[in-house]
Amino acid sequence: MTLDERKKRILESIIKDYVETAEPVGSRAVVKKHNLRISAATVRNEMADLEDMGYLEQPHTSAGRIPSESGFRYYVDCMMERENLVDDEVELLQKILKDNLQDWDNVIQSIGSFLSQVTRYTSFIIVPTIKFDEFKYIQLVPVEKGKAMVIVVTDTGVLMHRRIDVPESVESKDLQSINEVFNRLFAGKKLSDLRKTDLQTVRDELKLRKKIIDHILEAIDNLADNSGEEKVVISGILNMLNEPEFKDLEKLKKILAILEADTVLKNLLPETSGEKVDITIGRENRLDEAKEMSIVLAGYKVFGEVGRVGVIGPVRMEYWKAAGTVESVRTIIDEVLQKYY
Amino acid sequence: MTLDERKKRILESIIKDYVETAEPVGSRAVVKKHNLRISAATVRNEMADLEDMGYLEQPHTSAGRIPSESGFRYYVDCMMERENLVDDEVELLQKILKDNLQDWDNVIQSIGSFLSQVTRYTSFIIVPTIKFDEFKYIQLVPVEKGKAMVIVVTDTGVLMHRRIDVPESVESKDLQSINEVFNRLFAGKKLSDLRKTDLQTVRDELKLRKKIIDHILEAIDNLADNSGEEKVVISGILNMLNEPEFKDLEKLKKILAILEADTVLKNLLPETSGEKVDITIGRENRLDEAKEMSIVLAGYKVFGEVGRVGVIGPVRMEYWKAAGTVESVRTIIDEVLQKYY
DNA sequence: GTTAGCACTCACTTGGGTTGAGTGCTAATC
DNA sequence: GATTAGCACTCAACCCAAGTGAGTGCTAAC
Repeated sequence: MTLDERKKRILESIIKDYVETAEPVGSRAVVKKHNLRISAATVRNEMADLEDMGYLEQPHTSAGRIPSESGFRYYVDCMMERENLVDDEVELLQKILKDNLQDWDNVIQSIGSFLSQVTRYTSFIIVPTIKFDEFKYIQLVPVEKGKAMVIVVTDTGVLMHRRIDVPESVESKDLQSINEVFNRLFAGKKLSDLRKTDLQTVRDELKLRKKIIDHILEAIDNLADNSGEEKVVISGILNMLNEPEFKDLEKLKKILAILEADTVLKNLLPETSGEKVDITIGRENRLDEAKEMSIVLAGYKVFGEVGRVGVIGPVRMEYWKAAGTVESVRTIIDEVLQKYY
Repeated sequence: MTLDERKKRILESIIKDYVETAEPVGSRAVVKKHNLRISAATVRNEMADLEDMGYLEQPHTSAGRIPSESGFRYYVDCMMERENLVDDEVELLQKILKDNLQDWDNVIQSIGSFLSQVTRYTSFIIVPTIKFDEFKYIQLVPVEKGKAMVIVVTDTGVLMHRRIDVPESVESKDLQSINEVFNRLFAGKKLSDLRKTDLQTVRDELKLRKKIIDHILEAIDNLADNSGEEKVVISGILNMLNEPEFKDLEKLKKILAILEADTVLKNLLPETSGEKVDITIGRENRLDEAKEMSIVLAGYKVFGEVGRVGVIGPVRMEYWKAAGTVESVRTIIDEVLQKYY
């Protein structure tokens, strides 16, 4: 269904006004504010048409119109132009990233907080599980009497560690020799290979160290299993409170409940192919609790896995700004990760 | 100022009722509910006395009384008995901790979420900066062409790492020899010693590797500087919304603003000696924004540093439950850390 | 096809009247 | 002297009715 230019112009004006004010938009107001060169009565006729088509709706007869979810959908699909980050903002983000590059957690935090500040919505970032598949390097380090640390560097460049108990009699030298054997046997091998390997070999080679070996293998197993849930980082929850649609406490509670439960949020998000910015409006969302929210989402790549980044806000969202910003942020993350990892 | 038994009894009844209902408590209601064997009129007289002493106040003349902040303070200091965790809860927490022990971040998250669930308030945990003072072990690991990882294990048993660039020509063997030199020279040394050391020695020993050495030293410096801000973990924000005193959006905004800004929260918290549970009521708080909140706080020890754990909620708080729970949780954290680290 | 005019709708605001929980005071009682 | 019953008084909260105004739909004129 395509609209003529005038209808589009009117629809857009109403959307912009409504997004700004959160109030139903009347015919007179829209004509004045946007310098449409037609009378309010004409606009009223057009509005009636748009309402028939399902793009507008009326809260009650004597109020103005508000865009329906289909209205927003049409706008987003057929009319919207994304407002990407301006150069200053891009520079700022790049600077933030560089300053925090040393600490992955900080990078994520910073991006999230940047995103929520720029869009004024709540941002979320999902960091994918980095699969632990292949060893690069294994190292045993003594920590204190009776304790040692197993450090594993994976092919994906991730560092993981576990503490293990060792007999008190074990010395740094012993650990060193275990290191050598392990690295000789396993460096570059797949985890699944380790599981298949006849561990007797290792044990034979390092007689008397059976207990330690078992501890190490246990630790590695544990690392592999536990190699991390997807992590969810939320930022700018406060922004929700500024949206008049959420001044109702009950609604707010539902939303915060979603945001507090990582798993719920993850379920809510649509799969993303990674490249495209994906916009989900109101009732398009999977979960009923989120039927008054919209989500703007994009994917980024990290160590071959896909992470997700986006914002969540009211249906009455500045989609143009949100989509542009998420798109820009996504690109910059990809770039920075490419460059430094 | 000490109160006679009857006044104490009345004060306590009013506090319990008010905490439960969030409504001003009338003389008749309190007599009925708590089976006081005196008449409402007598209670009224006593209430007038308590009001004169500053322990009660009246929102307006024709309403019941509510405990003043001094009233809560008196109760907390002179009358309150802490409700510690029951055995089931202790067991549950211990189980949670053991299950997550492998991953420090998870431990913190779990404790926070446990604390907020049990108390029904918002919990916070501050993880102190683990000072990086002395090397235990340094290790260079090749990651991919042109990249290596510097891994440092500190005396406090913390693992830190940084990626560095290395010339592509460098081989695993070269890194190994650097490792040896570094460990020989620095293992067990203080960081400050490293800074004082004439690094020429290192460079001489490893000719041609100057650039790498510089990179490593830079990374170590960076680790030391950056060895981590205190981390703040908040849980159960949602609980705030259930408190009637925060149904006013403006108040809620202020509170969430505090909770969202780590630094503000850290400023707000009083120093804690570590052992005692510290209770701050309403206007006793440093920050004006928190003058309607109370904080129950205790310290725990981790690697010789003091971390802080507690809950934050309305002045109308179940101090007995909150203080008992925080106390129990603090103890369990200490125990578990002692045992496993 | 567009526009001016007009009657109509209906959420929102305002203000007065009522209600009821709770108080303070006084006088009687223990 | 402490306690209690009785009673007049206070005041937030609730309810309701009238008034207000932004906005609409329809019709007739341009």
